[in-house]
Amino acid sequence: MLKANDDRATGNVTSARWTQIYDDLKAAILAHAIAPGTKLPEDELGDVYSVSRTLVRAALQALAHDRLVQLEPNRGAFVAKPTKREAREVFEARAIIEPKVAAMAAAVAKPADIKLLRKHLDEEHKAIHDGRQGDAIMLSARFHEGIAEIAGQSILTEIIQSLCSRSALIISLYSRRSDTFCESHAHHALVDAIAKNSEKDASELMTSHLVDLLSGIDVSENLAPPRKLSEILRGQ
Amino acid sequence: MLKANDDRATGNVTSARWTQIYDDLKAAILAHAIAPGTKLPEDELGDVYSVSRTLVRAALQALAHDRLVQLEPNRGAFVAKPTKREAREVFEARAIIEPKVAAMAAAVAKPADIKLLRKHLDEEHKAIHDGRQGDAIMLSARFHEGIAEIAGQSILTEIIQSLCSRSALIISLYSRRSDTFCESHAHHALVDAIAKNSEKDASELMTSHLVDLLSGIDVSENLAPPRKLSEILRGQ
DNA sequence: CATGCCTGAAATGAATCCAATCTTGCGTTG
DNA sequence: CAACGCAAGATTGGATTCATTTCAGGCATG
Repeated sequence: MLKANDDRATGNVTSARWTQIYDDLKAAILAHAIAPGTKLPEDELGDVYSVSRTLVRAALQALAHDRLVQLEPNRGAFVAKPTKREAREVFEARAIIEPKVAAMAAAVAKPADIKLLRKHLDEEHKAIHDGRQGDAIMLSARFHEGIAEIAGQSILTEIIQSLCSRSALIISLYSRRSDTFCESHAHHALVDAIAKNSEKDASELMTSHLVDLLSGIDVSENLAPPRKLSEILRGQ
Repeated sequence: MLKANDDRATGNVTSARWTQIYDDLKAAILAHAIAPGTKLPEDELGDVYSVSRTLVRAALQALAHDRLVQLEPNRGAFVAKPTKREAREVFEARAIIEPKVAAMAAAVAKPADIKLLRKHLDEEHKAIHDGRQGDAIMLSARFHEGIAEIAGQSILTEIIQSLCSRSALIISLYSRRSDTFCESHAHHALVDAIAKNSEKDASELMTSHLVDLLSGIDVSENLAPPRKLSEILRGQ
């Protein structure tokens, strides 16, 4: 019953040419193909995509708004390096938002929605199995977004999207285990709860899933001297 | 030649020249000085601020990311006109997030925080009393942001900031009463609860406050023929 | 008289150009 | 030999210029 999803049909036709560059860079960052802290020179990117710096700058500005890159005046753009505090806050925010959204999704989920989610899980599983960790991370984020979409909350979907993106960056920086991206079974249990329209289970499973995710990263404040002094003096 | 604006000295790395235009336009939009749907021509704004279209476009792109303006390809930028569905979703999102944040704030609030909040309420009260409705709306938003700041959640603060901005726009479109911006007594009660470190009260007061806000706007879907056909055929 | 096409003006999209700033490396000097 | 200073190169910040699209008005036509 998606009565003329005007949100995307009319409202957001954000088709500019820089979105291509934006999407490309975003995918590369989230898939850990570009390490945090890497400089992103405008000239170089312009060469890669055969466009002028104008479009590159537009894309970089958009990524900066998403906090995936950091713009330093007169110095250029760098892949963002979230601090541990930011890392903690991102997961705290998700812990506040996503369980409720999962409950909302469970309340209204239809068989077609469940089918879509399960199909999604398959792809995710395949990506993990094939060792395509970059794809796995992005598919995991997509899964969380999918739940918000089922809840019919496009604004919360956007917020969760943003938080998941930042989570991917955080994981690439602070992950302690190699399987930090969502384990399949947690996602499976979540889908089952949503399929049974059990709001309570969905909410609790999402909460514990997020706790689990957080436990996989090292968010302890590093009071001891980090590797490089230069990092400290430049404000990390 | 009035440069000498060292951003890194202040630690504010997000400062470029277009932020001036961004802040200005944002304030004007939130204060309802510019009506939703108004076109924002690049040339005109460039003249106003005596800069080239380059900087204007950067500011407009940032505002578009905040969903305060809508960019239409080859047509230009317009002050956003949130749909009723968006309006409802914004307040639903706030209802999910803000009560929890209020509880967190109540848990950690110190006397100094309370003092700041009360000082804030004074300004808000004065603005309402003086009939400066534009200022009142912005101060009301600032109040909600302040609570998130007390909670020590900078990321949630950003999210709430964004939602409050959109709320201001929504109120300017769909407000039914003239006092739709937060009534002072609701805010006062909230501060009292936070001052007493009562998480439960703070959470519940915030919830009812948001319900109250939502009740002040008309979010009923207009299934009946809206005034002008032209509106429908152009999408919304 | 209404409809459709066509042309010119105006605004946006994007590339190029100039200025300002930072970085790097060499040479000078104590 | 180390440290400071300075100049050349590289990179970003912003303005200008060219191309493309849309919009408005007028003219021709059915």
